[in-house]
Amino acid sequence: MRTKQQHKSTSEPTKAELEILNVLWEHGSASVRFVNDRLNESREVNYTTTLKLMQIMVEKGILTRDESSMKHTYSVAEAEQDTKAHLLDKFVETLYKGSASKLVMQLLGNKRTSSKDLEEIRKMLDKMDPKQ
Amino acid sequence: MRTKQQHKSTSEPTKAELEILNVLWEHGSASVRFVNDRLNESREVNYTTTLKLMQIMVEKGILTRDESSMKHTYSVAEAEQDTKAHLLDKFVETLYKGSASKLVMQLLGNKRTSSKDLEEIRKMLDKMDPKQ
DNA sequence: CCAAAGGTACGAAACTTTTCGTACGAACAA
DNA sequence: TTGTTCGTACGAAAAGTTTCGTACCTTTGG
Repeated sequence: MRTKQQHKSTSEPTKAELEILNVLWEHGSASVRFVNDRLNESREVNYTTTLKLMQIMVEKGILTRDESSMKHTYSVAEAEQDTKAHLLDKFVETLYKGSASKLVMQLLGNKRTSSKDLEEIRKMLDKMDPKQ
Repeated sequence: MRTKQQHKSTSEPTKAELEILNVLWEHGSASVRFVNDRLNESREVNYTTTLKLMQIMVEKGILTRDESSMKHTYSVAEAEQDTKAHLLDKFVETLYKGSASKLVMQLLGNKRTSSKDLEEIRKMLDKMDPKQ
């Protein structure tokens, strides 16, 4: 018996996979047709390309598939927040040696971070635990 | 005459390129030997692999090279903070639809974010402008 | 029944990124 | 002088990712 590869938790989703995840995170379970249509709103992608990608993602354990009807329905296997937490963690590790405050510092200096965002961040902190 | 490709500002550094950038950011200008030795502290990489990569990075405009002595010296072309700002921006865009506060929210919920980090973040915010 | 529309499966091409072998020149010690 | 060490250059293999063509099945409308 051939030993199945582990894939899953170790490997990051690729760029194209992330695009698909974003559609599924936003919409929940969906067919290939639906995902493909969404992708085509921003760039041209062939239907079979999206299909193949989603099939690969099932193999990797990133997605699950309901095959009960002919039109398969795909869902994300891991909770959105878990995946994002993992990606964020790796990002902080790679770019800021694991220091979250360094990242936030960068964010605050970033011109594209709106003052509305800044205010929200402040509110969140105040809400969390005003003392400590 | 063949038109040269644009590379540079548009494209993100690849994973391997980022590893090299991290060494150069930390140490400043360095030889291939130095960078390769650093990389080999965490994983096995052949010298010529690192050399080739750094040569490609020069072609792309990510690094510059001082060839005055036989042992070439490489430096990062763009300021560290500019590159990181760019990468962060794209990360926020991809994962949080551009909302910096959403990212920070995630960060605060992340178990690996230490309370020391949290405190520093709060201090930074207070320092920035306590009113607004 | 038949054709058109729409679905899955999947191998392989195309592209990108990473790795390495090999060639060859400089420096230097014996 | 000669050979060993350390450097660059670079083509091409290997590995990873993305794209697509083609085959083939099912559903549906005429």
